Amino acid sequence: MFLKTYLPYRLNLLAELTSEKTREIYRRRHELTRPEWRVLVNLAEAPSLTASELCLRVPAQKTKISRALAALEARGWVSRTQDARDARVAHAALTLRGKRAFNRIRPEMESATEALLAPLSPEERAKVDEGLKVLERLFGLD
Amino acid sequence: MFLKTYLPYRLNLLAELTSEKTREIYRRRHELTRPEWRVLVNLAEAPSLTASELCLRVPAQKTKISRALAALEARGWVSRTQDARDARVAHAALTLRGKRAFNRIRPEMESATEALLAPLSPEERAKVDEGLKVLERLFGLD
DNA sequence: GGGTATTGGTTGAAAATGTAACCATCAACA
DNA sequence: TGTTGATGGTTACATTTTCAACCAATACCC
Repeated sequence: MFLKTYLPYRLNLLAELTSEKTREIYRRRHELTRPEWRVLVNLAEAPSLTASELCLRVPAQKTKISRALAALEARGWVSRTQDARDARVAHAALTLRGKRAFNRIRPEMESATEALLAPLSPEERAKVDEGLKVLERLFGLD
Repeated sequence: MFLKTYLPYRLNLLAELTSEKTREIYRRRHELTRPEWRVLVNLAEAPSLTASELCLRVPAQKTKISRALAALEARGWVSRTQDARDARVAHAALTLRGKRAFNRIRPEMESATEALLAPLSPEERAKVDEGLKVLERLFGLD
C-alpha cells in the first residue's frame, strides 16, 4: 500500500479534512478567501508587516499576498503606509475595524476546530502535537 | 499566539511544505495536475473505482474527479466501462500504459519524499506517524 | 404504471491561483 | 556619477478550481 504511508498525501488529506468546516466560516460567513484570512491572522499577531514578511509568514507567493492585501484594504480592514527610508516597501497593519473583524471571526474558527477535535483525549492531542512539532522542526518553523 | 496552536493552519502549512518538491515531479516532469495524480494513485491501488468512490478516496469534489478522469482517459492511462446494472455509473481502471506510468512516477515521488525526511531519526518518524494516525482514526480513515 | 425526488456524472461560467513580465526604487561598484 | 543588477510590489494572461445548472438513469411511493 503506497498511499497509507505516503507522507505528503497523508498530510494533505488531513489538512483538507480539518479545514473543511473552518473554511466555510471564513468563506461563506465572512466572504474571505484563504489568503485573505491568513493575512488577517498574521496581521493580528504583529503590529505591522510588509508584503515580503507576509510572504514568509503566511506563507504564500507574493501575488497572493498582494491581492489579499488589496482586498483587505478595499474592505477597510487594512491600511498601508509607505516606509520612510525605502519607497518600495509598505507596512500593512490592521485598522480598528480589521481588529474587530478578527476578534469576531477568531472564536468562531476556534470553536469549530474544538468541536472537530472534541473526541480526542488529552493524550491523543499530545501525540498529535508532538508529531507535528517534529515536522515543524524539520522545516525550521521554530 | 493563535497561529502556532491552530491545527488546521499547522496541517495546511506542513502539507504544503512537504508537497512542494514532489509537486514539481508530477507537474513538470509528468504533466499531471494534482487531482490527476491522486486519481492515478488511487486507481493503482484498486482494480477499479467509480467516480463517486474516487470522490471519497481522493478526496475531491466530483467536478475535479470528472475532469481528471477525462484527462487521464484522453491520455490513454485510464479506461472506463459502464456498469451492467446501473447505466449511470462507470468503472474506471488503469490501462497497462497507466500502470506503467504509475510505476515510473512512484519511485521518483518516494525518493523525493525520502530525501525530505532523511534528517529524521527513526524515533522522530514514529512520532510523526503516531500523531497522524490519531487524526486518521478521528476521521475514520482506517 | 406514472409522477417526483435522488443519484452519478458532465459542462459552462465565474472566481481563484500560478506564471511571467513588468515598474519603480534601491544597492553595488566601476 | 552612471550603469548594472537585485528587490518590493503590482499587473496581465493562462490554468485550475469552484459553483451552479444540467442531463440521464434509477429509486421511491402513490
